[in-house]
Formats: sequence, structure tokens, C-alpha cells
Amino acid sequence: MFKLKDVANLTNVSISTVSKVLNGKGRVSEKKRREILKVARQLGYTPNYHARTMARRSRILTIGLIVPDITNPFFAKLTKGVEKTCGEDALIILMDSFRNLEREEKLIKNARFFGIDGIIIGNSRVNDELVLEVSKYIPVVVFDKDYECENVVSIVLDNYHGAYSATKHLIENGCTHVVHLGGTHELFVSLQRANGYEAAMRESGFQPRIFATGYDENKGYENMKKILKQGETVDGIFCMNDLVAMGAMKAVKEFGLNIPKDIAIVGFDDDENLCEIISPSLSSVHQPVEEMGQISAKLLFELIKKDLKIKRYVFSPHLVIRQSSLKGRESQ
Amino acid sequence: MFKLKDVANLTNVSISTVSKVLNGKGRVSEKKRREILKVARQLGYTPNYHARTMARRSRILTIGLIVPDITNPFFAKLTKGVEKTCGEDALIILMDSFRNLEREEKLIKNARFFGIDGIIIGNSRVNDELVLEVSKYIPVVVFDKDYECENVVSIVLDNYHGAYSATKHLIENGCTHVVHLGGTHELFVSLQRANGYEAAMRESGFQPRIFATGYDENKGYENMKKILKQGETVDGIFCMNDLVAMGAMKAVKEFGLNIPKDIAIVGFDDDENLCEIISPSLSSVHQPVEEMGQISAKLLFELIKKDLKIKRYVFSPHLVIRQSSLKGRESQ
DNA sequence: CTGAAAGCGCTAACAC
DNA sequence: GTGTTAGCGCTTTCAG
Repeated sequence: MFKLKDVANLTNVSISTVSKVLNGKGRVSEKKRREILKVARQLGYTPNYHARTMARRSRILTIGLIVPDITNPFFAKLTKGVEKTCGEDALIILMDSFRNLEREEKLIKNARFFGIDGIIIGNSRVNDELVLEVSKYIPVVVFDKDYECENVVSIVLDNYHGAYSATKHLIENGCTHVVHLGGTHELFVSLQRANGYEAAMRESGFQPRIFATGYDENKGYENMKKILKQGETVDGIFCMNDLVAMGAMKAVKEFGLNIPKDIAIVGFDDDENLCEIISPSLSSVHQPVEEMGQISAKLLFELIKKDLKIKRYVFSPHLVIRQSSLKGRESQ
Repeated sequence: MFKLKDVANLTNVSISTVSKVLNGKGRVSEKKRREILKVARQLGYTPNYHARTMARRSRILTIGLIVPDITNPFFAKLTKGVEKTCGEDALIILMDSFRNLEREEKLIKNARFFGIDGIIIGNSRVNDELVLEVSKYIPVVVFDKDYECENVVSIVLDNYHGAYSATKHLIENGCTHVVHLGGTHELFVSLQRANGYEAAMRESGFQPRIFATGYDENKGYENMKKILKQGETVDGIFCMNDLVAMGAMKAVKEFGLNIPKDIAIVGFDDDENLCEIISPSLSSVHQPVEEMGQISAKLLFELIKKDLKIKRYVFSPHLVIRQSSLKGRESQ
């Protein structure tokens, strides 16, 4: 790696002159400037980033983004959102924990040593103490949780409301026996969604029936099969996520029932790739994930600049209605 | 932000003593060490990353990863692979160009100014000159292309072979009228895939029929519909990617034909999420994307350390056979 | 116009 | 044990 000094020596000027030319500051004779530029290019000179940010007052913002799995569409979209608001003004250091909690904690703990100005923690199951500790050193953005602490801002999704409106939609479309294929309650979100479902059911005078199902397609399939086999009366299903809904659809079809005529279905997350490719297309509660990423970054910047206005940002999901829940129509 | 000097002043020792304590080097009396540690913690002192890497001989590796769209499963997997081999030893700066060529070029051009030690360019349509120029400054990894240049390594996928074996598989399963729904030939990969298809067909004495289709589900659907409407004889389809295959399947089903009995189908990319959720499940040519990411990073490290052994790494895709191509069986 | 010199915050020899 | 000092490579006054 060449340095200013090398260029200076080769052109018989001082390093400060070289610096000026390379930064387009101060005035230098056209002749020298030419020469310097030429030599710098020949050498392939690149200013040392660290030296530069040391010497300058202003530094380029660097934010750490920690996700459990970049391969999961949710986190990919989140990342995209973050990236969008960073634009040209900030670098983002992506750290994937591979769903390994130990690795995740290490990443979070070490982040501040890498010249990171703030950190966004994608996993909503973070250890509270860890967040509190890290926030002593750098600003933090978290999801689905709240902290009293000064240096933390929260992005939350109104899962309750999303579940409520999905259930309501099924009822309004004529379902009288809506069941909920829920998550296991180690996750806060699945509890919230179950609550939303329950509220909508009770409000209409129906008895809620919640089945602890899980989070993937296979779980949805197996559980739905079991439910149908048991002879439960079902004409509507609200699923905790789209994958579970996919599985449930498969089971329903296997029983020779028509979606949505016999059983209407709504998912959660609105992974367009899935929802639109399946037949009939799946209605789902849409999370504005990318936008959540954008806001995360925006609030983080404010926090870094000590110019925070908002400490908690709530997103309301909305229902995207497709074929799977329109009971009026029969799918071919 | 506090600095060593602040801690030193507060504890009445020199900054070098503080440095020693904080880095666990040299010997310092237990009493002072305690005091120093305590004060440092109270202050929330974090060493300045840039100053540190300047003063130290060894610096932490930082690599830039440029992708057109992190939301695309291909690039998400690639990123995961890269991250995996980075492990704890390197930082990765993720840059999404949002499929904006101008932005992408800017990102690539500027990368070297951000203390990046090497760069991985995910987009296989990069401008050659740009790659050559950037490689003068930092090591580069590219995909699907080759450069004479010293400082560039290539990761390529044997698309030809993948297409060949997919087509061969259809033929061996009894198809005599296999068509190819290909891409538009602005993409090199689609040309390679078409060539592989053609070779397999000719080898078996069949006339290849290639339809320039496109890259998404809708294109696959529309084009396949047209082909069937025209009354073409078709009993096998090799699609340029999984999305096109999805669309084609939809069209085939609409015509009341059975997959795979009447028409067998194979896709490309093997996006498991899609291939396994559809019914019948879709056979597809698998690209070891994550592994490609891992190798990219590995080779980049070697390049950075001037210890390069390989200049070109070829991955061979393999066919994953699911239900959509097993002509023997009829799907229900 | 041009260069000497101070300093960004930290580390690592090397004295004391 | 502890402090002094010389850089790391660059930017930026401030003289000349």
C-alpha cells in the first residue's frame, strides 16, 4: 500500500501538497497538480480510510445490523429497508448469527469495538440484559420490545390488531367456525396474534379454538390433518404465518374440501412469493417489513445524533385479501 | 466519547498504563488495574476503532459484498455463505444496489475508500472495465465471467451442464417432445442453459425447440399457454428457472393435463421454498449458492493475502428430482 | 502557491 | 511496575 509520502517523494513536493491536490482543496499550480494526480494513479494510491477518519472531524456513519438468518425473507426485506435509508450516507455491517444465540450475543457485545455507531438487533428474542448493557455504549434499535433506557428505540408491530382484523374478515365473509393454528407460546408475537384472534371471535359471540401448531409448513399440514380427522367443524382458518397456512391448505385439499367455499383461510406475514404462487392465492396479513427497516435506520440515526424524537414506533399491519378467503367464490 | 487520556487523568496514571490494563498486556499493580477498569466502565469507554487499527500492525479484514437485491433468495444465500466463512475474522459490509446500475457502479467504485480489503460483486452483468479498474486497487471476486487480470478471481456455475442433465433426465424418463422455456438472451446464463438443452436434445436425435420466455412466473404462464394453444406437441418442459416453471405448471394444469404423466417439468435454481410447496413438487437443477458464497470469501481472503492458488472455481449443479418429472407416476 | 508542524487516539518499544 | 516517546497515515492550520 502506498501512502501520501510515496507520492510526495516521487513528485518532489511535500505530503501536504499532495493531500491538497488529492482532496481538491487549497490552490496548487496546475503543473504540479497534474504530475501528482498522474503519479497517484500510477501507484494505485488509495487514502488510508482509518487515518483519514482519524484526522477528519466528520466520520462516515457505520451501523451494525444483526439478523438471525438473512436467508429468511423477513430479514432480507428488513435489511433492504435499512440499506435504503442508509443510502450513500452510511455503511452497514451485516452480521448473521445463523440462529445461534451464543454467536448472536458475541456479535452484539463486540459490535462497539468495530467502529460501529449504532446497532439494529433483528431478533426479537434478545436477552434484555444484553441490550441494556450494549446500550450503555452505543444506540440500539430493537423489535417488539420496550425498554425504559435512554439509548434504545423500539419498533413494534401491532400483531394483535393484525390477527383481529384477519379473524374479523373471515367472520364477515360468513365463517362461523374459525379456528386458529397458532405458534407455540415461547414467542411473544404468537401470543399477541392468538389474543387478537380470540378478541375478534368473542366479540362476534363465537367460541375461540386455538391449536398450538408451530411455524412451518409441515406443522401446519400435520395439525390441520389431525383436526379434520377428529371431525371438528371448521369453515375458516386463521394461521399464525403463511407457511403454516400453506400446510393447512394442503391438508384441506387432501380432504377433498374446497378453498375458500368449504373452508376459508388467512395467513400472516404476506410473503408475496408464496401467497401468490399457491392456488388459490392466499389472503394474508401484510407486515410492512421493508418500511420497518427504513424507519429503524432513520430512528437510529436520530439516536446517534442525539436528536431523538420518537422512542417507540408502532406499525399497523393490514390485510391483503386474495382468493383463499373469499367464501362467495368457489376455486376451480 | 471518552478516550484513554480521560481514564488516565481520572486515575492518575499515564495513558500507556491504561492501555496496558485494557488490553491485558504488561504488568500493572492489582490495585491500579482495578481502579482503571472501574473508571473505564463507568465512563463507558470504548477504544477508538480507527485509532486502534492505525496503531496496530494487524487490522481486521473488511470485505465489501455488493448485491443487486438482498431480497432475492439467491443473493441472500450467497450472503449467508460469505458470512459463514468470514466467521469471526472479518467484517462484511453489505451494499445493495437495488438493481440500479448507476448506484451499483458508484458503490463498486467507492468501495476502496471505506477501508475495504476486498470486494465480492454479486451481479454477473458487471461492466468489465469497471472490474478491471477496481481490481487495480483491491482484490475482486466476480461471478460467471473470466478476467485475465491478476487481482480477480471468478466463480462460475456450469449452466451448460446443468441444463444438459435436466434435459437428459426428461428424455430418459420417456419424454420425446421436450421444449425449453428460455430466458431472453441478454443474460449469458440463459444462453448457456439453452445450449445445454440443445446439446442434450441433439444427442438423442431430437429437434430442440426453444421459446424465448423471460424470467418470472407470469412470463412462464403466458408463454406456456400460448404454446399449448398453438397445438404444439409437448410432453416435457425444461424451464430456465423455477419461477418460469411455476407459471408453466399453472398453464399446463389449466389445460387439464397431468403433471408429470402428460407433461413432465424441470426447473432451474432449486429454490426449495418454491419447489417443495407446489404440487406436484418441482424437480429442479440445484445451484449450491451458499457454498458458492463460502468459496468466494475463501478465495478473496487468499487473494488479499497474496496467497492465491485458484483463479477460477467451477461449480457443477446437480439435478434434484421431485415429482414433476417422474413420468411413470401420475399426480393426484 | 508550498511546506512545516501539530494532532486525531492508540499501541508498543524502551527507559526509568 | 510505570511513564516517556515515537510513530500509524492523514488533514489542517499557519507561516513563509
